[in-house]
Amino acid sequence: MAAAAGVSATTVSLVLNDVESRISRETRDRVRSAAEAVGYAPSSLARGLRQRRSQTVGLISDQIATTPFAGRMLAGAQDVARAHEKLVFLVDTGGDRAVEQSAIRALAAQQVDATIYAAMWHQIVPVPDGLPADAVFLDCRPDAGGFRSVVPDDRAGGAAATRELVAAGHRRIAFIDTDEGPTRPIAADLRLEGYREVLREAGLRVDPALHVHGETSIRGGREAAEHLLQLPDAVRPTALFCFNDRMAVGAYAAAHARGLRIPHDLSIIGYDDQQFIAAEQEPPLTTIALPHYEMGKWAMEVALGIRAAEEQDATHQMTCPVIRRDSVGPPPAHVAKPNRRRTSHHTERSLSATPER
Amino acid sequence: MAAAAGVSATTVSLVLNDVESRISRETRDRVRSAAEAVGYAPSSLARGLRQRRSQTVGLISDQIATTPFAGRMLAGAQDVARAHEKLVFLVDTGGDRAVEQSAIRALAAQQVDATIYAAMWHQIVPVPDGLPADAVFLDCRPDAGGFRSVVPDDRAGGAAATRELVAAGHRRIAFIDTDEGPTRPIAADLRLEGYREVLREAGLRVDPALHVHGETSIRGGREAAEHLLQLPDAVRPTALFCFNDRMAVGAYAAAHARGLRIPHDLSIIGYDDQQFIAAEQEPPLTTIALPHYEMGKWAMEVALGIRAAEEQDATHQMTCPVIRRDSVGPPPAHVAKPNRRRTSHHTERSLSATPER
DNA sequence: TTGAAAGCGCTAACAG
DNA sequence: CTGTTAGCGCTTTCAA
Repeated sequence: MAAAAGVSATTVSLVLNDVESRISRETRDRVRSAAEAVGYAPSSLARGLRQRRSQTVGLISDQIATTPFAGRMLAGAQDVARAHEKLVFLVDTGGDRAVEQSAIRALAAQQVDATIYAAMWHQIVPVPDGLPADAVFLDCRPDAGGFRSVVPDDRAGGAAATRELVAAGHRRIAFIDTDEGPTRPIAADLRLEGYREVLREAGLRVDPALHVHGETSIRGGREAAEHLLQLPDAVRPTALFCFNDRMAVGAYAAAHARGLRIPHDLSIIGYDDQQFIAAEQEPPLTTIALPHYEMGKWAMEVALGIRAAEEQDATHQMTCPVIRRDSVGPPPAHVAKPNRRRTSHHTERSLSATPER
Repeated sequence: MAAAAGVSATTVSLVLNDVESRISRETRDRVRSAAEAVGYAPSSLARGLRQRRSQTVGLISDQIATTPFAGRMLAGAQDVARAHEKLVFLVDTGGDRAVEQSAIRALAAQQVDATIYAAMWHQIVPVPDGLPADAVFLDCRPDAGGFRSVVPDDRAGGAAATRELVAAGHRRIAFIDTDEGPTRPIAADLRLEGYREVLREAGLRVDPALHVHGETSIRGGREAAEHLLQLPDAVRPTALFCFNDRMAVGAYAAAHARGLRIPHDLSIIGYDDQQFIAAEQEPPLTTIALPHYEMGKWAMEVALGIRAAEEQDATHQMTCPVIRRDSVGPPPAHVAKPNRRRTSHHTERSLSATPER
């Protein structure tokens, strides 16, 4: 290439990197057009070797690529990487620790300038051996200190969801939680906290009967909701806060099966704002969005040193916005009235069940 | 490092790369343990520079990371890359041609050993300028010849779906297609072809009244299905083949709204086997799976030269397997009977509509 | 069985 | 304003 333009390699380098304008205008043009002609592009490898930084960043994830949920984190990370002319290595470990280890090694050998360690859902993860000290944790928190990390603010999200319902006038608000168990997501506890907090704030009783569990699926949501909807009038909830959108979809089914209209007879709010699901329900589901794109962006910005994390050892909580659609409304008028015994003269539709499934 | 082990760099290289066993056993051990102790890992950059291949592959996609559908293609590609000690650069262009261009350049500068160009859904794409001639197209076909590519065999998939219904005894099988329009996916035409082919094969009439269109969403599927279900008895379909699972979910809603049970009164088959959706319906949806993981695997294998594409210029059609769940059954007994006029004494439930939405 | 020398393609420091 | 020199960390002859 240097030859093609009839100049030294140094000059080519200087021109192509816009190092000051110490090079004469005509030389610059000559180099530029020669490069164009030859289709020359400097080798990032050689440059990386020389400059000791590769302009690449490694992104290790447990399952992002495998699962349809958190892809937008990648998009967020990519977008800022691209804006800064960085290329990203993606390694999906499938949750396998051995794979993770070799990924860390391989990335180090590639001299990546930064490392992001991402999880598919909000969780606490053990810090893998050999992970660079400046790695950023995305959608997870390391079990050891000293790292930057970003996670959704699930407590505030749970609070926001509940507040949405309280603001609409509901006083009997149920929380359809995921199963207990060793795999219980940390997000569930956080959302539950937010839920309770707002209830108390609003002077409402935290009724254990309104906190039910189900498997994290459409069916789980339906079963839990069915249980709640057959409660006696006096305690039956008028609004359901579901752990996620899939469970909310199940709650829709339970409501429909009882002839309950949403939001007229029952309000429902979900969590996740799952693409192609939440917005497509009838009526479209009001829900809390997980800020995946924003978290991905934040992580990459911090990793590249474009944005400083507040503190070295703090986990950044990112707001989960309320997505208002049409599944939340005021409670049915009659429920505001004082207790009525379950004497069987209910609202016109509350028990007109319809066969389903 | 060479120093740490008290040998030359050459020896270190030889040992760590298992080049013959010309090195004495004890020297090897010494080098290995010194490397371990120092935490030494050879620089892939330097090695790449020297060997003129970087052990990396570039994967350019329009939207894989943004959308929840095709992530498993990444997983498939990753898995084979990892098995061959390759790292993959992922660039999600968001469909922006300019970004795509710079990605191609950046990848070339990184000396990637192979390039994969992936789309989020089966389509014909223009070949981007500067794309290496040995690039492999994943889930799309280039509009110019000379490239290897892999796509799902949507025609066969459409045929398989229809055959599933025919085999169950259905004779009036509708196809709920996506909207027409400039964005009409190529897959739609292919699946339609397969549908018609099997109908003819089975000696069934291809009734245009049973080919309806809707927007590609739950709502679109519901509306199209509603239309079909209110057709007069004589022509009303007993089975619905839906363009995708989301539309099938809409069809479920339409069926339930009319009090029809699936598959007892109506059989439904979808397409995509969308994760966390298809299997969670009630009853679980029988559908055709898109072989995303397999296609990703194939593309990477071909790109790395591990597997030879049949012909240089052929597009590989990958089978879409039938996922049998519970939404397909035999048609209701009465429909086999000769024509009955819409004299209004229908089956016990066929018109007992139930309020919905 | 091992080491010395050369060079992959670039850029940083220094001359000119 | 431009070229020379050196060297990033490795692998590959070639020699010892």
